Amino acid sequence: MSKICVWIRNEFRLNDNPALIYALHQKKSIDVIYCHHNSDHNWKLGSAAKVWLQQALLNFAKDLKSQNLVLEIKEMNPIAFFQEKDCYDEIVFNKAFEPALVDQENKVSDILKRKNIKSKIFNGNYLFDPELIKNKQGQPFKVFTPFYKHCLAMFEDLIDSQFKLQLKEYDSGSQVASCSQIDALNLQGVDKPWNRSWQEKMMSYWNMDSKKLIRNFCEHDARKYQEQRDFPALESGTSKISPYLRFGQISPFRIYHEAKKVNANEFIRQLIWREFANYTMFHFPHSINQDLYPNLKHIKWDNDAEMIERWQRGLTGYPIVDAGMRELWATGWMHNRVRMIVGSFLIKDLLCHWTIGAKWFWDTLVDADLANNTMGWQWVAGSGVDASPFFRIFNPYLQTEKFDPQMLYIKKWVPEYMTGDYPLPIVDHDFARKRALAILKQ
DNA sequence: TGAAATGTTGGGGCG
DNA sequence: ACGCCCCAACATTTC
Repeated sequence: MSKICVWIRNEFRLNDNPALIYALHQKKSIDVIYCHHNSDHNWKLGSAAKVWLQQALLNFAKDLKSQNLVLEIKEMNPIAFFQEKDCYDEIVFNKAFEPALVDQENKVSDILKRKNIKSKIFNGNYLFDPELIKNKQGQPFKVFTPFYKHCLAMFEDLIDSQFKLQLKEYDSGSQVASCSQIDALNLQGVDKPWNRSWQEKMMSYWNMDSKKLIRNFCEHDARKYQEQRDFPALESGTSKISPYLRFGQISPFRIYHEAKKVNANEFIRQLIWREFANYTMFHFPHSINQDLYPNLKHIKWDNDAEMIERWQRGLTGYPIVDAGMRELWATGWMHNRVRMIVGSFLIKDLLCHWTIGAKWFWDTLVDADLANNTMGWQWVAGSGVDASPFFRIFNPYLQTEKFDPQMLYIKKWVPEYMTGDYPLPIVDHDFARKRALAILKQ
């Protein structure tokens, strides 16, 4: 009897999952496999993302059950799994672009070729395949705007070909799982609820029904996105869709589709930033660990452990910075505007290399995504493609005046700022700014 | 998807 | 009416 294997990596969904949909059309017996394995030593799944992953796995298993399928979770390297396993006549999966996963995918493909097992690879995680986009000189784009325009021009083709095939509707009532349900999942590679109260509290900020979330956002808030997205105090100023996208619980095709219906162009533009981040990671894989460009290599970084800890704990004495860091710790998420502010502060005021911030975000964000995280930090540092120049230094007070004028966001996360029991700034911004510029000049 | 420093302009007060 | 100064408002340059 012929058997097909759907190898799940970062797409925990039934809807718009090309590999899975293809398998469902084959009228074969289907195995759905997820290999839980740290493929990149530098970037092992972070603590908050682990919590999210468990939720995603549970809900996905539930969804699969509705199609009479079982999610098999393997605690092993997929390369070893496919090396051993001999019962499939076809293996299908969706492309991933993290360097370690590209490597993994190549090795698996080699094994399958040697064994003469048919395999099919789909583009399911990104709107555009980064291998297919080049500028007129045949080089990868290094500036966002031309890349963005190029993508917009390609949407027509995309709608014609891929979309019709992909936009399938299944109903799911995904919910936040309790710790005991997570325990029952018994994922060995994942540390057990090391801190249940942190985990429960963090997940209390979230609802796992991503479909409802994106529908609601596109119907009510997406049109106001351009005007509201920079104000962290506004609850529906942004979609908060990032962790669902990271784990593929919602597809970029679905988001594009919903956003297009209401002409939410700025929202689509941000979705293209995600494409650009992935594209950049694919073409410049070293950038996940080092400066993409060497323009800052002579800067002598401070990387002071005590300062870093104050930053991590939200005790810098700068309310907008501390609010962001505390929102991150509590919810596993931080507003984008505030990510830029805390990033600028860590790099330019505290003189810490961006990788220090990237590691902390990696461990604490539920949406921790290697491409987006890398691009964000290199952008703030000024060492990446189309990055903000190093001398562009955010002034935390001016940023507050502009984007949290009533200090509602600060009141929410740093209530003691209002009552006076609040630490003094760990560094004087004016001094720090001049110091950073002097170092750059050197 | 900055901010500060520096330059320019033009109106009003005033001798 | 005129020149001079001040300075706000805006523009440009610089880091």
